[in-house]
Amino acid sequence: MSTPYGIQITEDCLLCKLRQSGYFCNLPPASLQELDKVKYASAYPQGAVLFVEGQAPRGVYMICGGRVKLSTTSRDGKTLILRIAQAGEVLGLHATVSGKPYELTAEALQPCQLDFIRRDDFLRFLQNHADACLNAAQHLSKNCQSAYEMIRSLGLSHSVAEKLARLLLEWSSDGDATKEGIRIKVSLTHEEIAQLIGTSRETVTRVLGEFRQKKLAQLRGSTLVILDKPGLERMIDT
Amino acid sequence: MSTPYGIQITEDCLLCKLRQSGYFCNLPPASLQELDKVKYASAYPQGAVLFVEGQAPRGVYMICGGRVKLSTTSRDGKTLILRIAQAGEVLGLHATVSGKPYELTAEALQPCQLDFIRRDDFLRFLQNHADACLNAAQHLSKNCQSAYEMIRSLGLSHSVAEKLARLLLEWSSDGDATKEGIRIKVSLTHEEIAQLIGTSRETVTRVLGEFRQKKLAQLRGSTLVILDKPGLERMIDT
DNA sequence: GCCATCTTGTGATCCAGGTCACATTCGAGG
DNA sequence: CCTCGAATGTGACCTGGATCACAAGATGGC
Repeated sequence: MSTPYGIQITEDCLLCKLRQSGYFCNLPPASLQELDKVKYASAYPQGAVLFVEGQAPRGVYMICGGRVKLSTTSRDGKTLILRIAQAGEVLGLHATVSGKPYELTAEALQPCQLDFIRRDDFLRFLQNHADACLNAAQHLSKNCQSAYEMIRSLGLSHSVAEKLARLLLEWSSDGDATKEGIRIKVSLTHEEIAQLIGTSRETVTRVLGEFRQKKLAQLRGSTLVILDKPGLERMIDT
Repeated sequence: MSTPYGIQITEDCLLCKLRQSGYFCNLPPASLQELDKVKYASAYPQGAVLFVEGQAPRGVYMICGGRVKLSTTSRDGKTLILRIAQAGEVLGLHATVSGKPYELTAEALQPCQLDFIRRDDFLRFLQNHADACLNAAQHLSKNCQSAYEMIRSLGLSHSVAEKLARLLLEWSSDGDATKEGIRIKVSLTHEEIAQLIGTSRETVTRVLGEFRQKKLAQLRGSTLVILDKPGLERMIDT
């Protein structure tokens, strides 16, 4: 079997092992079978742009594997990253449901497998499968939540250090605890981190240096180690 | 009939005249009748707090009349207003759907009529009424959209003037065009406007003064007049 | 009509962090 | 192993807007 971009494509959702709670595709077999009929599975290379903000919604993309960057850009080129979406998430959901243009730009951070579902197929699917519709509502609600989280970070923080601390703590939940601290794989540049918290690259570099000095956290290559979680937490409840 | 807080309560959704497209309660009669069975209509005075961020979700509130302020507060007391919700909107939707605590605090800006629906009743209702579920998804998607709008304002603006211009332009869509400009009723203090764009009250006062000077917009009492919409638009595409 | 309270207006001060300008280091490809 | 572009580290400078501190209106409760 050919494996474009070095990833395996799983064609049949029913046989797919990835499915787990919280995944959109975690549906009863009957609904899943329906979904299988209307989806198009394919692989995308790193850097692939799935949709661009302002485009009319063509449909949704379910992430089967890989990570996708969701961002928005101002006319003068400043970019803000809203979220890094992972397997199990559905992209373009709000645009597809509301019929309004995509609000964000989606770009693959690494080779990805994505299942595409055309808008009319997807809406029909939701209408006929209350369970899937509720799943969709849950995913939308998760998106809201993460957006609110970001608003809190952008609007209520007193300093960049605080915003960065919030971000690291958010990440810390999906890291592995080791003897020296919580170890997390982040494949993001300082530039991208800056875009996640709405600041400049230089400031991220400086604040990360500060955190290293204070033995709060350490970013080496693409591994982040949280050395002093309570210390970071203390930065956000000033 | 008693009219607490000076507003009429409409008890029967089927007879209610308010219903219009975009309202959650704009449902086929069969579903509406079901909804009617599980809702509790009541009136709230100005300042009433419907729920507080962090509380476990009791259920949703449909706004039949009046306006409700949705906000979040940091530990040190700084408040950010996320949205002013109007008739037809559903409050507490994401918390109720996801089962997570309310993310925001909801407070009546004026006497309101609200219909409350208990969480389990509401979820059952969504499960059995695909049309309502799709409506719910649409409302969640609208919430997302307005959250993304706010993120863009907070994260991509270069100045408070730009943020304020964005806000005024957002408002301008539901104002009346007059010969002198677009007239909008905003019953918000400078303080509240500041909380909507994440800045300080003094700065709002100053920037509004600046806008008045430049004949861009004018806030007198609770009426805002947009004098030069293109001028405001020019502020945000620098 | 009058006070108490909430809002708005304005000046003065100060500093976090944006921006520019480089130096340095890293890492992938030949 | 070398080279080149991308990523990181760091200094210097400057400014928007937060903050404090009042003055002056506006409002409404009695």
